[in-house]
Amino acid sequence: MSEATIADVARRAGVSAATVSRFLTGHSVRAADLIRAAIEDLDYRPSPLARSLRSGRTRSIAVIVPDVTNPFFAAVVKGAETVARQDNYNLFLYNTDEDVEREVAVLADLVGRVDGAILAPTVESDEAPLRAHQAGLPVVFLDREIDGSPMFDAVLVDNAGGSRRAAEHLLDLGHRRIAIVNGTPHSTPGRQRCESFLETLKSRGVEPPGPYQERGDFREEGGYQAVMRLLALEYPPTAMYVTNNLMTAGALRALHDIGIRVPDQLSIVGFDDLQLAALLLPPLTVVDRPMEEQGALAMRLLLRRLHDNQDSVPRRIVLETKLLVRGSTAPPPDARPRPGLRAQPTAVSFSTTRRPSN
Amino acid sequence: MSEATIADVARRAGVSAATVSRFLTGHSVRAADLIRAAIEDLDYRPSPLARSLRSGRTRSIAVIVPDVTNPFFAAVVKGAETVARQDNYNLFLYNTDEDVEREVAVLADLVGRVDGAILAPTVESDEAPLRAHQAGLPVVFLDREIDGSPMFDAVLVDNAGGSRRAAEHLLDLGHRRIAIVNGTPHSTPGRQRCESFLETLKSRGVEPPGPYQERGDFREEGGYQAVMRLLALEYPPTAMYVTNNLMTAGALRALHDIGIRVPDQLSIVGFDDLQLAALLLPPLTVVDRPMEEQGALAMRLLLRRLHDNQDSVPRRIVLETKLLVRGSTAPPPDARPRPGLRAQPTAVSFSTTRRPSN
DNA sequence: TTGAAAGCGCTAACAC
DNA sequence: GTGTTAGCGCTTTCAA
Repeated sequence: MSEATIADVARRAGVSAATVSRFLTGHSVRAADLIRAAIEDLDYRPSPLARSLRSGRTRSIAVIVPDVTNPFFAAVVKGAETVARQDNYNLFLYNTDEDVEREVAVLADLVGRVDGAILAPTVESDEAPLRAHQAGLPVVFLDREIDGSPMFDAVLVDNAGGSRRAAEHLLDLGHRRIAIVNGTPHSTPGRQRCESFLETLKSRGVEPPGPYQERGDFREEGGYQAVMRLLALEYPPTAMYVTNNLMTAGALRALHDIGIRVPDQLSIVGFDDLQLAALLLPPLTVVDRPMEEQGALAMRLLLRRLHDNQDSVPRRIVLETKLLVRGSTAPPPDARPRPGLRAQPTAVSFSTTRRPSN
Repeated sequence: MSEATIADVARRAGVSAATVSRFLTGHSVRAADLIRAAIEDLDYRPSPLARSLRSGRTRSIAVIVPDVTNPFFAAVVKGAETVARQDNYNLFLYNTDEDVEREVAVLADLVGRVDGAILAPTVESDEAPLRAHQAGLPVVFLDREIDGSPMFDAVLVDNAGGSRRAAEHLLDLGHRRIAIVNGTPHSTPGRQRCESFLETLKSRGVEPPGPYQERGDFREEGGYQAVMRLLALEYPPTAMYVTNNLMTAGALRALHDIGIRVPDQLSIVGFDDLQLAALLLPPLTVVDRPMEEQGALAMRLLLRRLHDNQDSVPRRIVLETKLLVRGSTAPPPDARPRPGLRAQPTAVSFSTTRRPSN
């Protein structure tokens, strides 16, 4: 069952390989019918490898994300795949596990293997995308950027707006002791979500002390630990903003383990919706955004760049976010926001396990 | 910035291209140091395309799943990717959306593009994998099989055991009016989970009537609709088994919308854990299994087959499942299991929207 | 329009 | 161990 080659088809159709090749690439050919028949008979399929070697184009795209297991990135990948398939592109998937080394290695290995890449870079100081770009590999940034990257296409979200609305929501409810559980500040979303949230608080006269500003790692365990630390403070916050979905899951687990009642004792706002977020009791208030669409747009941008030979001006698309107010946010339990009066205990254990948080 | 070729390296090192090639493939060569230096200087990277064309091996594997957005498949993909990367393999990802046409197209297109494929086939009657196999493409089945596929490697789970334990759990709690919300019966898990569950019930003298046996589609909406129909019955079940995670999410949404209290009014067991399942109120009782491991094992099987030239005997791995009893299951509300007495109303609305279920 | 010929970058025989 | 030669299967000049 060895594969038929273009030469076999040519022979059978009584033409040259070149003619078959022209037929395949859409040029008009006299012996079209014979060739079609020969292809059919031989079940001929052009070798994508040979084609790519010759043409220099692979018709494949790499999508590089920290973790497909994160529902956000899963959605992104799905959106990207759907668009790619419409244009007959194939999709390579790489997980970096938020590991810069890994990302550098992947990117370096990609040149010559794909026509372009969609990348959610691990840190903003990353230089690998620049090298890839210089090596002629078009890169579209997804959700995150790197420093000084005006020459790259990017599909981002309005982290600032979403975080501002989250902050305003909590302030409007009357919270003053508001904490933020942030991911790594070296990434675009980590930085933007934090900055905007804190600024909004500040503009309303609320400045969370250091221990209220947790730096996690965008992972579930980070969210869990951060919440544990926050609730061990002498004056724990009455509200918190958790800046990504995985950490939110961890935070909820921590609250559940300690036995904190949401929102009676503590209000919580997450970033990115989760599968069952609306079914939790209380349903979770989150900053939401179009996830599959973000992946789809990134792929569209990339394909556009591949097809428009002229190196068109880089495009940055910023998607809107939306605050979904559900049940996990409510006014604070205590009308006396100033620590000075003893905060009423909100759980059995946490005030005894006081721990400083750097 | 055009890429250096093997000829450039050879020239610079003062040897022939063949020698450089030998060096690259690990053979011992006299001029190793010079070649290494030349490669370094020129930042030479062998073209994977040319290499593949010549050698016939691509060092890439296709993973074909219905939907990466399903947490189970996301985990599978992650497991597979992790193993692939250890062996320097690249991973193509394809979503089929449970569409057989799409699956056939993908599989046909794969020959010559990858060294092997991991596939979760859409239906058991699928013939495409056989054709791929005949065309020389090694295929490993994941989670699902096709009819008469003894020549394929496969990594499955003990659907029967898990479903049996789910059934026994509900029976032991005293339930008699037990429903099953199943996915498509044309897939291995759909069939096995259903058969085993029903058999177990039967062996204990419980035979759910037709309307208690819902056939969904393994999607969230299917679960939602199925539950809506079940609860519109004159004698709704007191317990239900939902055979996959997406449908379980839909089922929970339906219960939430109608206002059914779990487990007081209705017990529910799902298949596959979900991100927040343990945090729901009540936390969800599910049949769990190792998800990433399933993907990792599939990749290992495939790589083993690629490297063992001898066509080793096909391997079927069946992973164990585990019933995680959490809070969504409890004894039935009513000690009178026999319909005959009017079932007590369990929600405001559902008894008025009675709808026959085929 | 078409065929002949060259070559994409690499590896695998084959002699030495 | 090494160089020479011959392709892997295709596309793209170049003449006709």
